[in-house]
Amino acid sequence: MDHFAVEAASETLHAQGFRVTAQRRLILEALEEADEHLDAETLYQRLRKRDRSIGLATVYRTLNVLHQAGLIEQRYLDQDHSRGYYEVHTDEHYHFTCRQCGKVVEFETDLVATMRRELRERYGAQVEVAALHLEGLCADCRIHHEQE
Amino acid sequence: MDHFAVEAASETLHAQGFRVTAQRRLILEALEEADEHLDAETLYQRLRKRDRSIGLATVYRTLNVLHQAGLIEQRYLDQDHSRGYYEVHTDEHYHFTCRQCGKVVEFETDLVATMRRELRERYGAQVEVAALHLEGLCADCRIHHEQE
DNA sequence: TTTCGTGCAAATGGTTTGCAGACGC
DNA sequence: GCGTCTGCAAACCATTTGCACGAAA
Repeated sequence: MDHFAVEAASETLHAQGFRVTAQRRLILEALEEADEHLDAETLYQRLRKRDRSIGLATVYRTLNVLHQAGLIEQRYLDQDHSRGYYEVHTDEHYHFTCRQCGKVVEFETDLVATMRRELRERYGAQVEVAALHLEGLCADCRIHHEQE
Repeated sequence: MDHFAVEAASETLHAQGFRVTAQRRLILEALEEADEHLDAETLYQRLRKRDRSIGLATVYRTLNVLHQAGLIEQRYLDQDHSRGYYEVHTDEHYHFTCRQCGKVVEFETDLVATMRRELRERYGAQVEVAALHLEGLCADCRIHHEQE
């Protein structure tokens, strides 16, 4: 829905030497519209409602391109890391998944920034990517769990 | 080599209703001896030197059993999350992988405990598993990188 | 018009599973 | 002896890739 965001992303792609195709626009649109985290298959199913001929391989290839271009992030929200989930790159935030109901809670924290600094000071290491994922029981499920 | 650790682990298995087989002992031994993080295939190759008839499926099944029993942890140390790495469960610690040389640095931090508390206070959520993995340039590779 | 992107189908690769025999308890 | 475990091979499944065609620049 956010036409401006898609346009801006297209320019970023173009500036990096990638071509802007109808499929890539479609995928950007779908990612912008979604407020959840989508895996490739789910995204593919949604795209097919608008363009019956789009291929799953294109979805995967485009997700890789968008990731390379810094436009989206890939996350592993399952406990088993069986599939990747994608979301448009916005503010730095992390995820908590409820193991009971599957709900995903997004949260911000500056503790990762602190950790980045700690690693720099203690080991001289330059942290570029920080993957943090928490899992447990959300407030609702915790209450149900305790009532048993 | 640590016979006591294998014995203790065997008792844990037994107490949880799992059978203690020669293969499971062998796998426990290999995991105790290793000071790196092993993926299933590497572990399998090492095991075959001691027991030529062991099967890869047994390795996977045993890793799952040991994980269920709380004896080992599964980690994803590659940038692409393509395979799992295993290590015996010891003190809480996390990993930094150098994207240049592949070296894995283990580090401790109480920031995750702080985050656990934050999520409890802010969202009422009970964190049970925390996956944290950092990636970037280690001290050596950072210096080489800057000299170019 | 040259090069990159797409659709399709087949390949890949880590992990799981069905089954018949083997073994822990 | 009962029920679980193992080895083998085949199945699974998310993701990638080869190829011939189509479309961006």
